[in-house]
Amino acid sequence: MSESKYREWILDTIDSLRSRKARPDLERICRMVRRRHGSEPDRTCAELEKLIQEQTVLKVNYKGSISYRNAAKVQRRSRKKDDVSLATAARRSAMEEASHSDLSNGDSAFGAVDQDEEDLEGDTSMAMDTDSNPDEEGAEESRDGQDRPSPSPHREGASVQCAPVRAASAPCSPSGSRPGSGPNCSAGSALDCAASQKPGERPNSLPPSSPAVLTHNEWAYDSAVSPVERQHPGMQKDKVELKPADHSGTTIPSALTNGKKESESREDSSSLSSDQLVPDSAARPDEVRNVSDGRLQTVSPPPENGTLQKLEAPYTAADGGLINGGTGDEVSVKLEKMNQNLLQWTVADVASYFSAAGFPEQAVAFRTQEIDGKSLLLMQRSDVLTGLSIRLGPALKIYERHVKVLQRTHFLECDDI
DNA sequence: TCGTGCGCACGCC
DNA sequence: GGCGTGCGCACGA
Repeated sequence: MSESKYREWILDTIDSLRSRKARPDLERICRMVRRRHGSEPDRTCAELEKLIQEQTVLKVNYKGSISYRNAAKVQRRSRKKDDVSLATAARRSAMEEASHSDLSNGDSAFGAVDQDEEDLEGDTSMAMDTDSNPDEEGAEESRDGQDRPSPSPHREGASVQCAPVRAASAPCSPSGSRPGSGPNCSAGSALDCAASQKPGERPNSLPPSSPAVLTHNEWAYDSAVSPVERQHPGMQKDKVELKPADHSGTTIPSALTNGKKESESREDSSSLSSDQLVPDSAARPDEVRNVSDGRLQTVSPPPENGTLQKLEAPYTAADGGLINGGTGDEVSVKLEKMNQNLLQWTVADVASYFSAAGFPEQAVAFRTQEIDGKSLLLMQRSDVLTGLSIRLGPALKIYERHVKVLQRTHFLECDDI
């Protein structure tokens, strides 16, 4: 089945659930998709996550439970009328906010924050937290999985997380309400994965101090983060959590946009008072570290090999560090390391890099075109804009902020040598 | 048992 | 007051 098909199915399902006043939660979505199309819940879950990343579907925490929204229809809700598009504003704010708020994670799935600026029209994907009950929900979270005071206890179980799919995953499994009966939550499906995890429970990956510990309802749902994207810490979109300090610690995406978007995001965030995005990828302790100073943000290394592991800086230095004014020796050193390794980057490394940089979708294009470190150095503007078949907005950003920077720094290093 | 429809309450603007 | 959301209940298959 094509992803587009799934997209259609899932969106239809969400719309359908909404039309009948049922909460479009994972369980219902999976069940309905399965019933209508025979798709396995785990697959649906996976596709849903993709859609969330693409911002086609918004994951929101509403009244203590996770709901999914058709991004195209959420826009209407935005409160700012002066903006070009309400939806756009909402999405952007969500993303930006997420990136900012996220303390330690500026993640990337949204990192695409930037990318989203331009892609907003087409996709939206963020998880929003619409709920407004900080105390209740926040408490629940802090309780970590304990029963939440929610009206319907059985519902809690309904939203489960897809543990199997991702460590801190999103509620993938509808099994909660009906153990074992969920849409295929049975045998090791993504759904059942979540079975073990209760809605109230936060992914273990979220450290207490993590922004993920959203104030209210927002939990760090990583569902949106695909395996690949999991590398990036999720973004948290909790206004309450938005603190200057936190911002400085945001990861890549955030870093990239912090400077120029901070004010903007804040503005937007206000517009999303009620709809708050739920960070898709929660900060993962193991992936995001050293974000305290805002310069040493780590782009999670590609699993394929460790080459990029030393490159945490590349990205940061080029985008975050420099942009933010962080021009310390550390940056230089890191850039140096990065450059040294750039030629050794494999296709997977390149893809992982862009994925981590907030361009998961575009990263696929790099992978498809088999762009490795050497190819990356040879890429020209036109290659990025047209050769990868990716959207212009992200392409421009990728080229200007990453490809160009990487090439420049690399060749500068060569010159020095 | 499951899917669906919808009254009603809630929160936000 | 309007609007979006979704709980909880009723109903039909």
